[in-house]
Amino acid sequence: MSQRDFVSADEVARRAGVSRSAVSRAFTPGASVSDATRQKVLQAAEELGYQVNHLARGLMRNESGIVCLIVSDVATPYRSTLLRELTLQLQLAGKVAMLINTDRSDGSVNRALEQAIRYRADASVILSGLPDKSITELCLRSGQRLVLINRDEDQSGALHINLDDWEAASRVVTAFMRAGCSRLAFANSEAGTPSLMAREEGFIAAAREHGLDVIVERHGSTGYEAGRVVAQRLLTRKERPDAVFCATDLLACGLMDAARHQFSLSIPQQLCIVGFDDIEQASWSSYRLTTFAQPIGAIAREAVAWLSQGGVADGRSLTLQADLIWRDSVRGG
Amino acid sequence: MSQRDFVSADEVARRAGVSRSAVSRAFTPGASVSDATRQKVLQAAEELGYQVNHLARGLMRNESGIVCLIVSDVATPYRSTLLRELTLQLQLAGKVAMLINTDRSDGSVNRALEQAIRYRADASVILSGLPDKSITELCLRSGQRLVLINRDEDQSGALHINLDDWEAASRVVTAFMRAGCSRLAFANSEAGTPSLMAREEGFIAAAREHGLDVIVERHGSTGYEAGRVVAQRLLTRKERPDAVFCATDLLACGLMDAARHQFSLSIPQQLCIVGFDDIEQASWSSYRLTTFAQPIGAIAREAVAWLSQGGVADGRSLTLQADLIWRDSVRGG
DNA sequence: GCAGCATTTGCACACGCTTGCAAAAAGCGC
DNA sequence: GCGCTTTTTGCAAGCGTGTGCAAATGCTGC
Repeated sequence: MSQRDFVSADEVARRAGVSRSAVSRAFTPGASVSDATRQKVLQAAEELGYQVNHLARGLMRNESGIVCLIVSDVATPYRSTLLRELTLQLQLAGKVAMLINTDRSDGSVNRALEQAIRYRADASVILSGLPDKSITELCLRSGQRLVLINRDEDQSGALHINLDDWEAASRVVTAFMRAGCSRLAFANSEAGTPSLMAREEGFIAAAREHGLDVIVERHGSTGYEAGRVVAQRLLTRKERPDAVFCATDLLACGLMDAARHQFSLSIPQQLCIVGFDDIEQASWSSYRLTTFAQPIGAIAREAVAWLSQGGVADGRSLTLQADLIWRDSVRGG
Repeated sequence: MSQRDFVSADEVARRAGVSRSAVSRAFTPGASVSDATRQKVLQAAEELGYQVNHLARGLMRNESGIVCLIVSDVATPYRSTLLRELTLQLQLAGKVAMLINTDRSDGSVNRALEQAIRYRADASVILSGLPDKSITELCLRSGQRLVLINRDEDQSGALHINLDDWEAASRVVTAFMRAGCSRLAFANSEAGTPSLMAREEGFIAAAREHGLDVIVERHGSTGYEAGRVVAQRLLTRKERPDAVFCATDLLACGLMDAARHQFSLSIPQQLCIVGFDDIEQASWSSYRLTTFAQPIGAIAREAVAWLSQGGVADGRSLTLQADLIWRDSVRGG
C-alpha cells in the first residue's frame, strides 16, 4: 500500500497558531469558537488540504455518518432508480452510502452485512427482495435505524414505507371493466414479497367485488423472462384472458412481447395490460404501458429525513399512493 | 440517536481470560497467536456478539477497506449492471463499497467525493460519465488507488480498463458491408466520453478504408430519447441511411423504435442497426439487437484484483475485447 | 479600576483498535 | 536438569479525533 500521509488537525493547529481543540471545534457546527479563530483555522486547513478524518470522528462520536443500502437485483430498472434517488438524497443530507449487494443467496449476504456493521453504520435501508428476517434483526440489534421499503414485515422501531397496493389494484379492476374486459388474469413471480402479494390479493378481492374471477400465474423471479413464461401459460388457455395485471413492469414487458410476437395479439385491442413501477422502458414506444408510478422521490426523501433526524426515532409506517399513468396498453384511457 | 453500545475487545478479552492484544491478534490473519487462545477468543466473541470496529482498525492501519464507486447515471442498464458486478466482487474480496452519485453536476459531486476521502477510502473506481479531471486528481492526491473504466485519459499510476472500441467499430463496418449496406451512419450523444468517441472515430476510419462516408449525428446525453431525436434527423434525409451504428444500446433502442413506429421502416430489411453494451433490453424480442457485449465480469474482476493487491500497485492499461452478439437487427447474421 | 458575567481556549482524557518490544512460556537436544 | 531457539503473550504507545472542565479572556455597567 502506498504511504498515504494525510494532514492532521495538529498540523492545521500549528499553522493557524491555535490549539488542536480549536481545529476540531472549527469543523463542528455549533461548537464554541470565535469567528476569528474559525476563520484562521479554515484558511490553514484550506492551504494544507486538510480533511477531517471521519474514521476518527466516527470513533469518538459513536456515529459514523454511514448509511448502508441493502439491495438485491441492483441492475433492475426499478431498483437502480430507487438507488439513484436514495444516494442523491443521502448526499444532500451529508451522509454517505455503503452498498450491500445481496444477490448471492449464499452466506456472502450475511458476511457483507456484518461487514457494514463493523463500520458502525448508523442506519440501513432495505430494498432487498429476500425477506430475510435475520438480517433486519441483526441491524436493529446493532443499534441501527432501519428503513424498510415495500416490505411490511412488522418490525417495530423501523420506518416502513409502503405503497397502497390494494387501492392501486382495485383501480386496475375498474379500468379493465371500463375497457370491457371480463376474463381477468394476474401475472406474478414466485418471489412472494409482501408488496407483490398485496397487489395480487388486492386485485383478486376487487375483482370478486365485481363478481369476476382471476386467473393467477406465478413464475420464477420478477423479470422479463418470467413474463414470457407466464404469457405462455396464460395465452394458451381455452378461455384466453383479455386483461392482465402484471405485478411488475418487467413482467409486463415480457408478457407483452410474447403476446405480440408469439401469439400475434394486438394490444390493447385483444389484450389489455397494466404494469407496476413505471420503469423507463414502460414509456418506450414499443410498449407504451399503462402502469403505476411509484413516488420514488418521495420515498427517498422520507427515508433520508427519518433516518437523519436527531433524537430518538420511533417506528413509523408510511403509506404512499402510486400514480396511475395512462398510456396505450388499456382500451379507453 | 439511540444509545448504541457495542461490545469492545476489552470485554471479549476479559471473558476469554486473555489480554486485549490477544483479541486483536485473533482477528488479524497471520498474526502471532496460538491456536488455543485464538479459539478461546473466537468463542468469547461469538457469545458476546463482538464485531471488530473497522473505524478504529482503519484508523490504526491507515487502510480503511473502503472502495468508493464514483458513478453517474446509476439507473442506466449498463451502469447498474457494472455496479452489481463490482459490488459483488468487492464483497468477495472482503472490501466494502461506498457509492458516490455524480448525477448532479453542481458542487455536490465534489462534496460527495470529499466525503469519501474523509472516510479514507483506499481506492476509487470511476465509471462516471463526466470526465472531470479534478476528481481523479483529488483521488490520487489523497493516496487512493484509482481504476478508470472506459475513459482513457492518461492518468499515470491508475489502472485503465478499456475496450478495443476501434476493433469493434471496424467489425461493424464489415458486417454492414456484408449485409449490402452502403449508406452508413453513426448515432452518438454529445457526451464526448473517450470510449464513445473512439467508437465513432473507429467506425469512420474503417468505413473510409472501404471508400465509404459516414453521416454522424450527435444529440443530448446517451439515452433512449437521444436515439429518437437522432433518428428524426437521420431518417428524414434525402439520402436515407440503410445502416446505423449506435454508440450505445439505449440510443439504438430509441432509434429503432422511431424507425419502426414513426417511419414505418422494417428492420433489418430497410435499416440495419448495431448497438453497444448488450444491455438486457437488447435481447428483448421487441428489439433483438445485434450488439457488442462488454466483458463486465472480467472488468469487475480485474478492477478488484488490482486494487486489492498488496504492495505498490503501479499504473497499468488493460484493453479487453467486446463480444459481437448477433441477433436480428442486421441482415445475414 | 473593579466586580460580575458570558464567551473562548487549552489541557487532558477518552474512543477502540494495532503493533513494536521485551518478557514469559514453550519446545528441543542432550 | 540445563542452555538454546522459537513461539506466544502482555504492556504501553500510538492512530486522529471530540469534549468536559477549569482557566483565561473579553465584555458590561458602575
